[in-house]
Amino acid sequence: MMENGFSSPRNDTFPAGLRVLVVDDDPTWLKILEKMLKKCSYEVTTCGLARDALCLLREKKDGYDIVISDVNMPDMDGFKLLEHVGLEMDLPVIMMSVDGETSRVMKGVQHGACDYLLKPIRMKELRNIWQHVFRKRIHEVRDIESLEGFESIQIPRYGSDQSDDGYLFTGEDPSMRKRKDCEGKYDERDCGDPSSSKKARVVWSVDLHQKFVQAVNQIGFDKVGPKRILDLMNVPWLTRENVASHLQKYRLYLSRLQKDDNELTTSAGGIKHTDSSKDSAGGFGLQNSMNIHHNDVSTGSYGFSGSKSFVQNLNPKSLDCEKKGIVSEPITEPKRALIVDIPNPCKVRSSQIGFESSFASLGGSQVDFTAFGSTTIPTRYSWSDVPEVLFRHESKSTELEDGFSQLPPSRSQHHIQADHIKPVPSISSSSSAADRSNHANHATSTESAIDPLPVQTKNHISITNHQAFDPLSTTALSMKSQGFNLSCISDLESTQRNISSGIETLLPSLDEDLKFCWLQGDYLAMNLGLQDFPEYYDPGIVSEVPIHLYDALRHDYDNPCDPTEYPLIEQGLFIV
DNA sequence: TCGACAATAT
DNA sequence: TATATTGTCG
Repeated sequence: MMENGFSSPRNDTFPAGLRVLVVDDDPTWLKILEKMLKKCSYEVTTCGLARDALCLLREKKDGYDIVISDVNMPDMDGFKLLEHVGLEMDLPVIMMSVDGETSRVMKGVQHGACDYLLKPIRMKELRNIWQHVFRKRIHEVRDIESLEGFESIQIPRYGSDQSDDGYLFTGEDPSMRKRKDCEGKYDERDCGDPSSSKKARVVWSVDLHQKFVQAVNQIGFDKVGPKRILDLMNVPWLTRENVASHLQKYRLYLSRLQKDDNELTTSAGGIKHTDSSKDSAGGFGLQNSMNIHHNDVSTGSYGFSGSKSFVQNLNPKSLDCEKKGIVSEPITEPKRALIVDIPNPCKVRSSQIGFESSFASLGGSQVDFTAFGSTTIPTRYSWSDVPEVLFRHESKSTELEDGFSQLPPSRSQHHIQADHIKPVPSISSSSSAADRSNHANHATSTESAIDPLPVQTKNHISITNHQAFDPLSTTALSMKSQGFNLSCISDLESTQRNISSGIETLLPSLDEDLKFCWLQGDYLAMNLGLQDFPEYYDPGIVSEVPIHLYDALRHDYDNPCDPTEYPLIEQGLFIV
């Protein structure tokens, strides 16, 4: 699907022509980097503002192969940008800064950076940045395969993997789901701590959430119900209650998004500021799961499954709408999940966005993602900007299906009433154009979020190169975003698949289409030298942990070792 | 103490 | 099933 010229690393010219977007508020550095990168035969686009960079990326989803961003920028924290990129574009991002403090580097990793370069940056380092793109492709391939494999194979393994997901299907025993019965027993996974009378909390990792979202989209927002979602998710150990709870949170989250949007628009003339501070606001606190692949080519490397795909579906009910008076209309309409790809955010607004289509390809099969035994380490993602993100995804994913796009391009108007605070009535919903118009900026539509950016962007950004945007790619992206994180795949599986061995072979075939996951993080570890913190990253350890149950792990977070709050799983915590 | 989240109750 | 409440946790 990719149209990039670059789509395949295997191109003869491969790294030549690599499309690099450099983001740094320091014009001097921009110049320097541009020159250096050009010397590497890369196509360089420079941007002085993170926001502008986002706009560029959004405008041309497949216009870049990799992003190099400074950490400290006035308009937006580099990490935030990183997060956005990870979520929306699934592009490898290299962070750079003069500060090599471990905690910062870790933060970069946490946020999905594939590498962290210290200034001054040397040619040598830039020359090899293509590797991140290449790796990513490899992973994608792998993921795909695994996916396919799963489907066809139906993964037989579970137990050992402990994986929760490992269960074959949905068919799950009802018993499993019911936690009540299990109080004591929980799943095998829980067993780890039978002692605690408490149930292990389900941690909604990004992966898990993606499944959730996928299910929601498939069902249609209007029709969703915990049970149906549960069935579609096929996560055996998950209970209906878990889903219901998550659904509740999700709805609240969506309503919050609206709010955020409002704020965003307001605050920055449409551009949202993403400050870490805000994160809390609308963030859907998904936990990012870093998956460690034992089999990974790079041993010990972990990937962030950053897929954070959100669906934007809309909001079911605008929870807040009423409250806020801001939005005029409540969303009455049912929301369906549509996948919207909006090339031009500004123009289109779909009321509801869904990933269905993207899923369709995947979803139909209902791959057992669950099977992925790999453990995930939860990281909290701040989604402060989520709305935008969400939108973006949508945009990527599809073309508007829209019947929904009702939104008049008015986004510019947004008026956000001063109430940034107030949530927009319904996120997606959309039913009324009016709302949209109001919210347009916001979350309401994914797109909306996007739109604002473009405008500003232009100001600051100097685009050196533009690549044509490929519509097709979007699809691919959407899929990725969807979150099929194959990354999660357990080692075993991977092993089984022997993907790695076949990777090379596969590469040629890889297309953008294939991209599903975000493994950006995988490489980081290597580069970052996480090995220094073996306890955290030891794949073996991690793998053991049941992916979704982190509660137990939480205690460990405190671990002194990690300054950044890096979530870590300690050995032993989960003994499956 | 507060907010967020998942669990649990209604 | 939806929503409200509760219990944890940071």
